[in-house]
Amino acid sequence: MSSLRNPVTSGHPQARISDVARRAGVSVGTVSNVLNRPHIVADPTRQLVHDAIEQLGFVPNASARQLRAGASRTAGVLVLDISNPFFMEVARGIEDRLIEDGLTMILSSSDGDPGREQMILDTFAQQRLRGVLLTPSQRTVDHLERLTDQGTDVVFLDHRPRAKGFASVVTDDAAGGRTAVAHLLSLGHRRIGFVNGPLSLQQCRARQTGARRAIRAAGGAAELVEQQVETLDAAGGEAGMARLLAGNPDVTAVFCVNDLVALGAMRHARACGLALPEELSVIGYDDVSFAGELAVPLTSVRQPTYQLGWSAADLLLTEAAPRPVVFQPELVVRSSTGPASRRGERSEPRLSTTGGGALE
Amino acid sequence: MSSLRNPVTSGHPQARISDVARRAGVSVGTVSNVLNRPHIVADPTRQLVHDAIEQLGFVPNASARQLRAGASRTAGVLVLDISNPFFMEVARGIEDRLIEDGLTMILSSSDGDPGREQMILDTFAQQRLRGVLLTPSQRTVDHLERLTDQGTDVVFLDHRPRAKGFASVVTDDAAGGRTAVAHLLSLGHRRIGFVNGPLSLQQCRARQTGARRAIRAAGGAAELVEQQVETLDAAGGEAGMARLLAGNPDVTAVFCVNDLVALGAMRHARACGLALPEELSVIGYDDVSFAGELAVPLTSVRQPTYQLGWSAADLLLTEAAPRPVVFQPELVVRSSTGPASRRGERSEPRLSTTGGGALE
DNA sequence: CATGCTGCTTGAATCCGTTCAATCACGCAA
DNA sequence: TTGCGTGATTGAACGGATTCAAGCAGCATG
Repeated sequence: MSSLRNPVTSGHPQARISDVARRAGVSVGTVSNVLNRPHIVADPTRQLVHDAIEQLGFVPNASARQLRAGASRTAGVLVLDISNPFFMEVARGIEDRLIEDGLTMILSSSDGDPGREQMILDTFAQQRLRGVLLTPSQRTVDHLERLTDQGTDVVFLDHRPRAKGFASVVTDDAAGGRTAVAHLLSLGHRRIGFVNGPLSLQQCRARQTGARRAIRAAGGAAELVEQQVETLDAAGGEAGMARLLAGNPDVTAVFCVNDLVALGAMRHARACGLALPEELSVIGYDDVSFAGELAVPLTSVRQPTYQLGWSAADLLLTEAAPRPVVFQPELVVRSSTGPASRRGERSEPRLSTTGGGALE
Repeated sequence: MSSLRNPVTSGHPQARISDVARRAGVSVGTVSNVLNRPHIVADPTRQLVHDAIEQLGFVPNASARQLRAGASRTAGVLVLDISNPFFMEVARGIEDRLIEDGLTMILSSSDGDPGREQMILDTFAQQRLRGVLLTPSQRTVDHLERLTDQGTDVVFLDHRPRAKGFASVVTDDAAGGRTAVAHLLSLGHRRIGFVNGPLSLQQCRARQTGARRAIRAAGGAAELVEQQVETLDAAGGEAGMARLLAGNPDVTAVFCVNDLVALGAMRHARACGLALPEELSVIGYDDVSFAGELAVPLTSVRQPTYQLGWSAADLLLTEAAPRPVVFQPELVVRSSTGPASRRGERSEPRLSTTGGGALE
């Protein structure tokens, strides 16, 4: 509990609103009015107060203000993974919209851990925030009670809650999953791998639904080989791809639940000496900024990422009735996907440098 | 100023600490003690209070708490660019360390705009935060007065302030710049481009210093061609590279001030039909996660990113006396750099698809 | 039996703004 | 002259916790 002491400490303690009032020769009520409803204060008085504020270096205390006023000027944002460019682009959209209304953003990452999520939501609840935007790592909304109880508005990001009446902004992930797999089918692939994340995440579940639907639509000819991973990042993708190929050397294409996973999957494929897309096609999801610049430019399903965040914040700030907003995804074809090849006929997978159990 | 109304609103207004006290049959002081110094409360009493809290769904009001106690449980973080993976990795380190002590993080991005920076720091000041970690977009520390005045501790991220007595965590950028250019020199390059960012950013200035030092150490043989860009992202890198090559078709290697800029630079080089690294070597800085996975795996100067953030937060939480912490960068050689070639002899640059003025 | 000590609990004062009913000043109409 | 309306200003109550001097009970000691 020690404290750095910084050098720029000027002597005076810290002006309160009453100091300003005294200096300006007005009442505290008037100072408060200057701060919050300047239009009802007479011009000369307002000037007086501004001068006093300037001279004393007065900075209003947000806690005191909020305690009385009830309403906070910040919104909380809880994402699954702070180091996923997708979420940061969303966060950027949120912040830009919030700042238009002079709000600030508290950003935290649950890392997909429900315990950590709970803890973060608890501190959010204590802050009596203006609103909370979140991508939950669980399927229930029960643990949001604490928030809604005290009037904090909730907007779901990239998640459509089962319970009616919550605001949410999502991309149609089922459509996205369908599109991705349909693209692979159209290239002639028949045995298709799907490296998916935890099904407790709605995104994963919806993309799975879409993927299966596409397979079903193709009739009995096609097959989806699903492989679960724990973490939605490159390490997860690498491990998932290793397990998938180990058990199913004959898949000719792989749909990865997001681009980071696809990145890891491609890393593994390269380590195995597989040529992309000649021997193996890979498609990702999100179309993160660098997807087009990779060793093998990644085919992906684009979400309107920034727009997603911006709309979520806008929903929070301007809408009276909670409603769901749905965006449509868009296929972006690059070179990581190509026509199905004969590789499926080879007898066994080549040497894998990353062991199949290397999930970390 | 309307408000979403979420459905999960249970009737009761919102329990205060006095409600808990009444329910538990103790005084408010005791409830407060259970919350803040549980060890001084007798076991049975503590249990009583916990039960009451549970039954009433009591959530302490952070504003009221902070108003009286003075100390906040959050730290503010201000970075230059929220969508740069480098800063997000830093933020992850910060948050992990903060959460160990039960603090939360307010994260904002100045986008390198001093005006926006000022505004964000103002709201930070109003919150009476426990501490602020920031990468400033200006060189002065004057505008931090408001913060330090009210006892908010400041730690600089990736920036070593001129003023003595501030805590800071940096990588030795001069050494990094020197290393980068020395690497290019060792490969035989003599005319070396340097796509740098605004010199108001200390990182840019320090890397410049190091780069120049390396050139000077090489004697008169080598030359550094500097090109400034406004924004430290891929778009900036693309534009900067275009301008650099337009004016200096004979450079055989380019040092980019960070990896995003390098990404843009390589994009432009590819658009020009230049082969990397045969015709042009490119080296970046930061070694972001995907640097090794790019079309041409990027040689870069690695910073201990996560560690940088973690240490900064640790400094804030545990150190009494402000001090600077300096990490050493590390060269990571990949395939985007190679021996100098004869390309410099060609008469003029090839067609550029992105115009030289495409800075946006 | 008086005294001191320890450990626990109490309750009023306090933190710093916002809010709103009450007051005031002033000009105009009756 | 009185009365009224309007616009500006005042000041006290209030929000929900923390803090701390004071009180209290119980036990050990002299």
